[in-house]
Amino acid sequence: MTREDKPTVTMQSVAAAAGVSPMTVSNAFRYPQRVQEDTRRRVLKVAAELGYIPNHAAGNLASGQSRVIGAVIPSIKNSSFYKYVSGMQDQVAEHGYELILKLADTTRHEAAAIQTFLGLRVAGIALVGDEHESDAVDLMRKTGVPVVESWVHEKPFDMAVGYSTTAATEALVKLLIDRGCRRIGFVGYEGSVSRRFTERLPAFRNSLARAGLESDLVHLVEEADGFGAGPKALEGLYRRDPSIDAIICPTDIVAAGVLFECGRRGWKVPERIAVAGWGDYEIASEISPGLTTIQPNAYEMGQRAMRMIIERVWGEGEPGSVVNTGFGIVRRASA
Amino acid sequence: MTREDKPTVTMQSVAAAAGVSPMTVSNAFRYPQRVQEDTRRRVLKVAAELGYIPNHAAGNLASGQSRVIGAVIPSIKNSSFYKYVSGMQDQVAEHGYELILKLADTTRHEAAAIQTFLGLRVAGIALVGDEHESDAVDLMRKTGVPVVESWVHEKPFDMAVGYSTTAATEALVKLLIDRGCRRIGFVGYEGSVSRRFTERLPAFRNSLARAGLESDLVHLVEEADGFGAGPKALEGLYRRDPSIDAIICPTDIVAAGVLFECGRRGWKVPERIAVAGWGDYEIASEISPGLTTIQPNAYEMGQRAMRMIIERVWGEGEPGSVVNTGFGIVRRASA
DNA sequence: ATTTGCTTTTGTAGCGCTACAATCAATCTA
DNA sequence: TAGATTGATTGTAGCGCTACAAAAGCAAAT
Repeated sequence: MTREDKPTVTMQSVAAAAGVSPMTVSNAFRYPQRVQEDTRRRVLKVAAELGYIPNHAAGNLASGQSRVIGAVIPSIKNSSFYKYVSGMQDQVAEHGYELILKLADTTRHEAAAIQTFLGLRVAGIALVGDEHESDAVDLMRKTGVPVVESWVHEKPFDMAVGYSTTAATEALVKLLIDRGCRRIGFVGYEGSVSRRFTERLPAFRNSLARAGLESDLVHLVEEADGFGAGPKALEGLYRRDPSIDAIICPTDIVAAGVLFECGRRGWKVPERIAVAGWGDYEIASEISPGLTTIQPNAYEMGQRAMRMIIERVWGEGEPGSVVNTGFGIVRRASA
Repeated sequence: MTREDKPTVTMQSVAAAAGVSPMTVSNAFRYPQRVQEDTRRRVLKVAAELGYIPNHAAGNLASGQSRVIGAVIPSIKNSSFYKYVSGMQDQVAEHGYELILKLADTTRHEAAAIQTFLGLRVAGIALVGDEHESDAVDLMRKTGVPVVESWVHEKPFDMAVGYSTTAATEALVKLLIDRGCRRIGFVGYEGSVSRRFTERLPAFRNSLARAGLESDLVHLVEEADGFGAGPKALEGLYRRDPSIDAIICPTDIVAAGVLFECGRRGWKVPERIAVAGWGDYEIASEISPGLTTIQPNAYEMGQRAMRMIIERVWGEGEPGSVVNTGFGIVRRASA
């Protein structure tokens, strides 16, 4: 992207200005301990004065290595990925790597994002979930780039970090049963292909079946509906069974929508109905009553994802490795 | 990032396999109309079979051009930047460009992100706000990379796209006065350096002064407090003057926190107090009562930002250009 | 048959950097 | 004092691609 007018400052020009060879400049930046203290300082000073910025593209090409890691995230629409991304950022910074992000809300877009990252020859790729276009997977396999799938904890095609949504769902059901609920409703996402969501419904049914309870109270909502899904879900489930006494929501946003709707209906929570969310978003602690929710250790997940990639680059990590970062249940007033 | 084991598929190997010269492969990808239909199809087919991915780094280096644009955004913690990023994504896709994101919550981090982008030799950079580290600005100036500052609409060091927070604040104050409010409180962010926020307080004071009203009801909160800032702000302002009858919040999140607190206190909104938010987040339409708020046309802002960069690359845009994307007021029940 | 104008294809050189081997200087050992 | 050892520095070649100019094909015009 050389602008026609501006003369580009290259490593050559820095070397000339500092009176050393280009290799010394290169070493001063990449392997500081290889060059003598005073030489290094002089080089860095000259470079700063000239406004020299190492050309990643050239370095990348020459070395076949990159210090940039790419992460694809499905959305920034709600806060669920904030901590995840923070964890990634902090971890890469610690090791002198860079993180770049691409948003992709469908597997098709994800595949395009992967292409971009591959074209950039990133050092590694972090994905969310384990549903991907097969040609994107082929490409990643073929190039051998380290890939970590996050928010899942099983059968990665390379590496994975996450927690068991099944276990979390079971824990939530148990909590509701223990507090006396018998007619528990479940809200899921319509047409979702992401295992982050699809695993929950079977886990819900199994848990109830094991407790000898019915599990017919299931309502699907549009993922895009956000808060608005809450009222719809509550209405749908109430129609099916007015004696419903608990509801498990796919996110805290939906759960907040349910709480809003309970307020409109004058239903007391958790007396009339217990409400459980998922994700431990900020709103969970601020809304009244506070939302009981699953806390997925997203920050740690982001950290581990990056660590796994960096370790692989250093020849330490292993393909096929899976890390379970677990989850917590945050118990508040709503359930 | 060549993995030691995997043989890399280069343009050379694609050319050999397709029985053409490397240049024809290059043209087939970059300037499809330059190569004959059937040749092109054969090349693309062979490339796909081999799993060839053009090496951006090499192309970048050779051409001095890049189709990647970098955007720095301050946070994904709340949804305010979702539409902005969506607008950017859609626009770059339309022109065959790529968007990569970096998160940076301080000007120091922003400067680092800019360095990364510059090192990647991106085609352009989009920033939020107009407060930057001076050395980062120097670097951008020196390299001549097209830069657009967004969410501001004045005095860009290169280009800017945004709306007037002053005008928006004035509109909000007028709305409140028109509905009969006389003791209007203002919530601002403590220590914020970003003009997105700092412009509002003077505008607030001016508007009130012009209407002959007092403007002593100002409370500052921590930006990181989120919903929690609402109760604190309401309490602080109420202490200063129990007759407060309206409150302007820095974001819909804070406003939602205020509404929650009003609920706890049994205050009717807008009868006891009118509440105005900012940003038209999803929660604004879902919470009860619905939140009256400023709608900043973020999607269009993102689109325009990218368009401005791409046009500059094509030699059409001009340094110094500023686009005002305006704002709207969404009137709901809360004010 | 030759020229002209057009489209399609192809060598060549070089973008800015780093791996690697070679060189040089300084210090240490026998 | 020669020889070995260590550390700092430097040439050289080449990473994979594209700009550019040159060449080759091909059809219509002379």
